[in-house]
Amino acid sequence: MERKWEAKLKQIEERASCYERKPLSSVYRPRLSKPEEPPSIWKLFHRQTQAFNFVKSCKEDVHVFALEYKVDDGQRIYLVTTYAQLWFYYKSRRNLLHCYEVIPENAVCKLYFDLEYNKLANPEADGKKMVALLIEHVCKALQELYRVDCSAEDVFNLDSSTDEKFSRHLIFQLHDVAFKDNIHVGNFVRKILQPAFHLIASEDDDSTSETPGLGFSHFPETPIKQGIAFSKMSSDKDRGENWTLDSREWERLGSAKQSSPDLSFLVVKNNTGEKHLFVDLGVYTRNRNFRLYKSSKIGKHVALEIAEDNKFFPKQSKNISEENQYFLSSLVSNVRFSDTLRILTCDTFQSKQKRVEHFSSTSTKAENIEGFHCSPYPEVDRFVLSLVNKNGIQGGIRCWNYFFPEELLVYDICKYRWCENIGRAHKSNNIMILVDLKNEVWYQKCHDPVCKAENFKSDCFPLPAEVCLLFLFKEEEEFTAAGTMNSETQNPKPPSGVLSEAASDAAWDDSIDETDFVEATEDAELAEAAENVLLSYSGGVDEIPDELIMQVLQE
DNA sequence: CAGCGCTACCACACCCC
DNA sequence: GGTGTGGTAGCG
Repeated sequence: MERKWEAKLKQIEERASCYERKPLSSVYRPRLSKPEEPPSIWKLFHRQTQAFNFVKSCKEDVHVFALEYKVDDGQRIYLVTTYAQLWFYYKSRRNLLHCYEVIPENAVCKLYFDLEYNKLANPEADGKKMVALLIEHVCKALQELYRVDCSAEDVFNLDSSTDEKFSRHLIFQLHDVAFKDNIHVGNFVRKILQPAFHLIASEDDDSTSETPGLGFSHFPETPIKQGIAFSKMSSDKDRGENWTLDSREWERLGSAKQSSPDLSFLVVKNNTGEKHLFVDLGVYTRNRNFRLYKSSKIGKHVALEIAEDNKFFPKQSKNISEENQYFLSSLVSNVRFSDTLRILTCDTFQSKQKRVEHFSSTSTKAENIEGFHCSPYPEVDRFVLSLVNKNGIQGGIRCWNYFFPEELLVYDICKYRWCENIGRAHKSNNIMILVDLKNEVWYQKCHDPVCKAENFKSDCFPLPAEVCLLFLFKEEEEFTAAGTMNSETQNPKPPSGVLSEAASDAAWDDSIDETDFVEATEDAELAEAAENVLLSYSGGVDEIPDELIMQVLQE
């Protein structure tokens, strides 16, 4: 819920800034389509959300990539294009040197791993052996939990090691099987590595002592409380079956006698000697950037290349080069669709709970609404801010609450603590400003326990005319709509008459996701960034043509 | 003018004894 | 003093 709210705020912010930059398109630029040429889609954005908005508006199968362009602070710009077009300009490796796939949240994806350890801190470690053992363990887990058959030959093994660091990416090429999204992949990975967490937590330094006979299975329940079962669900939209791990079957499997696997090979030491896992668990977050095959980190010169011990070989194809096949295989969110595709899920206890809460959410909060920084009443906000901006102290609105029955706006104030009760500012407690729209007055209360105990409330002061006037508008509208509108308690939307700004309007518009707001920014700096990224070298057969950069400039 | 998502950590408010 | 919460540095 909070997440949705944040995303919306962000979208609004984006939209506002773009409207400011380009109020209206003043020039009509007709364009002839050339049917004989494949559609060229190549757009750069400063913001990830804008890139994804553009993807949504696109008919074609386009994807978001992140391009690093500043050495120091890892700043990125976002490219939207097709896999084919990216490969066309990418393959020469003369440009687009530091490219990342953005694994979209909520997108079906492959099972993948980021593996690493410091060679100096682990002189005895045998990386290849560790990779082989991990793959073995994962395949066993896929078989036991989902009845998925696979082997090392289905694992694309990419190497990015240096003298100091052993570094690999593994991308599983399962047949007609994918995960619901990368959050589920993370849940699965944490689950199957559970026995290894015990090894890290244990203080005794003997890394091979796995306590046998404790009776826990390969993939224990805690702390990721989650069951496993193969309840075959009805087909998930248009893409085949949905296989879900569920609790009863987990118990069944758990009760089957299984010896605890020895995962001590996964334990490595970091620079400071602390125990860590060989598997990086930080790569299963929303919209994770995952470095592309043959790309290097900016400032480094080591690209991801096929590992010596890779055993995955893509099928030969007449139309697609072998390198292109490898490239396509390396893309985590490039899942081949088929009508027999199975979508694997792996829930955590928490995410399940949340879903239950969401579906069974009662309407206890339906009467009141709340938010941060600015309420749907910008005029009132401005007035409140003027009240808490005195004697050189600039207060702010920390959050607000609106109570429908009383038509009362309660503002929690920050940075300004003047309390009428004690005649000075509180030292550690904040104050509130309450705006009573019904009686057109405002007063002050505070969070201080002493003031609260005596139920302190300052004198009431009349609201200024501009706030009241707006309130009158609201009344008028309510009056005219009185016959049909009686849904205030069901729909906690403030009267629209006072929502004078477009931003406020949008804040209540649930359909904002559907609007196509897809302008690439018109910005010299972006173009410069693009040139830096794209034209790292000059000359060459597959150099990015000028038109592609111009496209960024014009649109 | 311009990255994103997340975790660990800290400071502070609040609550209770 | 324990617990919850908001802000943030820093990591991947």
